[in-house]
Amino acid sequence: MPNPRLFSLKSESIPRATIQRLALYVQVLEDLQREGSDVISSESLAKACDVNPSQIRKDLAYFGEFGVRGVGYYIQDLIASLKRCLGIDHTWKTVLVGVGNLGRALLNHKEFKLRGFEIIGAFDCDPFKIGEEVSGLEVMCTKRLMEKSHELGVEIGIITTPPERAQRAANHLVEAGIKGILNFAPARITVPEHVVLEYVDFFHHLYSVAFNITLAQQK
Amino acid sequence: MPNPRLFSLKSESIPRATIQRLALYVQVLEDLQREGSDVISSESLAKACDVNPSQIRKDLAYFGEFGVRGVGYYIQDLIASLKRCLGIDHTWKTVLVGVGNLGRALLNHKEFKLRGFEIIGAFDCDPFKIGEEVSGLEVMCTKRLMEKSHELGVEIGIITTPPERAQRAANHLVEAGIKGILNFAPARITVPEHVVLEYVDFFHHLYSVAFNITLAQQK
DNA sequence: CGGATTTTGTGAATAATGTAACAAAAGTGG
DNA sequence: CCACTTTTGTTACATTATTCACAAAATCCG
Repeated sequence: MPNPRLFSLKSESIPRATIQRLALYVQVLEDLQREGSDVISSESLAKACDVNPSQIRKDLAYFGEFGVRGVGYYIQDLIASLKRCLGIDHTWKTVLVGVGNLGRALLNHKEFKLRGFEIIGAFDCDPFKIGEEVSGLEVMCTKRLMEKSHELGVEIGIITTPPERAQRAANHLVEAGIKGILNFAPARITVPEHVVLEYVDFFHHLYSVAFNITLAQQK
Repeated sequence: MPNPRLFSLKSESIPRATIQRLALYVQVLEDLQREGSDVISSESLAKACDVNPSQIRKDLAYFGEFGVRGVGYYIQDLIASLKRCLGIDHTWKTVLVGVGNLGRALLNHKEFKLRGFEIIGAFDCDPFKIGEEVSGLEVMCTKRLMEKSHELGVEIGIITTPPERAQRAANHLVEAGIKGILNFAPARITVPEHVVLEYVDFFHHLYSVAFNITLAQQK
C-alpha cells in the first residue's frame, strides 16, 4: 500500500516534548554523522542526548519504525526520516520583522539556510532602517508585508521587535497569510487558531539558571 | 519565627515547567503593573498567561502563600516575591563567550540589566576580535577568563560560540569557577555536576513551528 | 541451518504533571 | 456583628509522560 508520506502518525496528538527531542536527535545525529559514524543504537544515542533509551524508541514510535532489530539505526536514514517527520525535508520560506540587534544577528546567522529555513525578507517600521541592506536583504516597510509575502510565498514569520510592537507585527504577519510565527519578543501575543505560534524567551532560561544556582546554594 | 528567606520551599523538587511559568508570570505581571493594575486574581492572570488558574495557584504554593483570599494578589508584592523565589531579586554578574553575530546582539541588548543580569565581560579566542570594544566592553582573550572572573566575581556564563567551540568555552567557564551556564550554541556540552546548565536553541522552536504547520496541513 | 546475541518496538507499570473541586479565610454590606 | 460573596490554598482526581520489561525480529557464527 503506497503511502505518500514517509511516516504514519500512529497517535493523534504527539507530546510537545517529543518534538523538541526529535529536533535534538537530528542535531546530535548530524554531529555523529560528521564524525563518521554509520549506525547507532538507541542506547548510544540516548547517552549522547542525555535521555532514556526507551524515550527515544517511544518518540520514534509515534511516527513509525526506523530501526533494525539487533542492529540499531542507520544514521543517514534516520536523519532523513526525522527531518521528514518534522517537516524540514524542504526549505521553509521565512521573513523577519524587527531589524534591531537581535534581528540583525539572526539575519546574519548562516545556519538558518542549512537547517531548512531561508529568510527571504526583512521588515521594520522605522523609516531610518527601511532601505538599508542587511545580510543581502533590503529592509522593507512592515506595511509591505502582505504584498511581498504573497509575491514570495512566505510561510513562517519571525518577530524580533521590541515587546510593545510584537502584537502589531503579528497582526501584519497574519494578514499576510503566514502559517506560523516564532516570537522572540518578550510579550504574549494572540493570533487566530489556525496560525502556529511559538515563543523563544532566553530570559526564561536565564531565570532558570539563576533559580537553580540559588537552590544549590541553599542546600 | 523569623525566616531569613521569603519563601519556605514546601516541596523537595519543583517541576522545571513551574520555573518557566514563574518567569512568565513575572513578565506578564510587570506588563500589568505598567498598565496601572494593582491587584489581580489567579483567574485574570491565568487568562493573560494562557494557563489554568489552578496551575498558577499550585505553582505559587510550592513557595508559600502570596495571595489574600477573597481579594487576589497584590501585583507589586507578587512580583517582588516571585523575583525572590527565582533568585533575581539581585543582579547576577554575567560574562559572555563568543563575540559573533549573536554574541554582539546580546551584548547590545539593553534588557539584560533590567532583568537582573549584568554582562560585565566579553571573551573570544579570535585575535582579530580581542581588544575591540562592543557595547562598552573590551573583548578579551578567552584565556583570561579565569583571572578576570575571580577578579569580578562572575557567577553566570553565556556561550555564543560556534558549536565546535562550545565545549572549550564551557571548560574555561568551569575552570573560572562559574556557577551556571546558558548555552546558545547548537551543541551538547558536559559540565561537572555542581554547574547549572541550560540550553537555548531557537532552531528547536522553529522545528516545532514547521512540524505543527505540516500537521495542520495534513488534517 | 539453528542457536546465541543483540537491539528494536511496544504494552504495562510507574511517576509526574495538570485540572477540578471544595473548605478556609478575607472582605463587604446590611 | 453576622450572613454573603469572593478568591485563595490544598486535597483529591485525571491526564499525560516516562521508564521498565520483555517478546519479536534481525544478524552473526559455528
